[in-house]
Amino acid sequence: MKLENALLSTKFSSEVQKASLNVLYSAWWLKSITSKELKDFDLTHEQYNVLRILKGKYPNQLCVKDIARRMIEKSSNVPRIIDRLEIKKLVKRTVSESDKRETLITITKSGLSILESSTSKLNKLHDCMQNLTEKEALQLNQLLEKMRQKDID
Amino acid sequence: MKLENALLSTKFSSEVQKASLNVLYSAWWLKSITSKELKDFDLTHEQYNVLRILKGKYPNQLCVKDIARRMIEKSSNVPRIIDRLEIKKLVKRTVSESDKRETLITITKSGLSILESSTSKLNKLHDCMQNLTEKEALQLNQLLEKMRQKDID
DNA sequence: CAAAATTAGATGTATATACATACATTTGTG
DNA sequence: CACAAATGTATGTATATACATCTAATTTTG
Repeated sequence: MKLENALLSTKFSSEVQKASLNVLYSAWWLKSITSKELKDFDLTHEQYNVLRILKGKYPNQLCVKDIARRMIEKSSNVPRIIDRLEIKKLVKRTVSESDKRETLITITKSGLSILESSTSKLNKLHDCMQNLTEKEALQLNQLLEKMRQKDID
Repeated sequence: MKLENALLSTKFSSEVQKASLNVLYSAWWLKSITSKELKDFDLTHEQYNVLRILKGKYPNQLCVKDIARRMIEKSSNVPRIIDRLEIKKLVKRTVSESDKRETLITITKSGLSILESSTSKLNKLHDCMQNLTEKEALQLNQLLEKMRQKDID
């Protein structure tokens, strides 16, 4: 869908300004279609993201700060996302021996299993929505990174 | 900044999958830099968005549903955003005469004035961050819209 | 035209974001 | 080594998101 139709507006001051709105709308669109799938697994987008990060280092553990550094949305409040995952027994907290300030997070068997089935569902969705070729995706990645050029940590 | 550095990860299963994460991260990045500017005006990103929509139709009023249709994030809870704007006297609510279910929203003088100064500040920021040419922005818009091809209302 | 269905908006709840602060532990420095 | 500064995490608050439910008004329909 064209941005004009999505926002019921045709007044964009430039292609550059339109691109900003387009990125914001596209992110909302992506989140909303994936969240719908994740609902079947009683997972939010952010909880899924944390599980995915933990699996990336499995069987190693990660402390809260290292998870936070890998989050897509940097200001996510990781301790509270962990709270909810812990209640559902998808992760476990332990205090680090080497630095008692750190809380180490481990993904459980149950967490790995739910991550696997939800990822497979998301991949299927992804295949359906796969409208970009690898070459176009590469170009999109380059343009987004150019847009964020001044993003110096 | 490259996505690899932003997420501390190099494992992307494809350029297409990376593009999804890149769109999500770019949107977070855009929101966080603009929100920082808007803080000076005691406005959130969403409150700013509602004011911008109202100005687009000014001096005409818009009902809540018509604002919602123009929001970037469609599931925003417009009545409550209006609540906060109303407390700050930046908008006014009136019941529609033609359809008493509808609440008509008017942007106040004060709302227009704060919108003007905040927009000017955002535009200045935008000029600084303007790393894309119009041609590149056009290309980015086309790729995002191709990505959302199956977004049939 | 009266009852049913739909629509508009408000409101309740759980989760998340954004930011501030508190507390414990560790590190750095005199 | 003691004490100040920094770090890692948790927690409090205001706002927003996502979704469900409620009420009032309007539209549909039988």
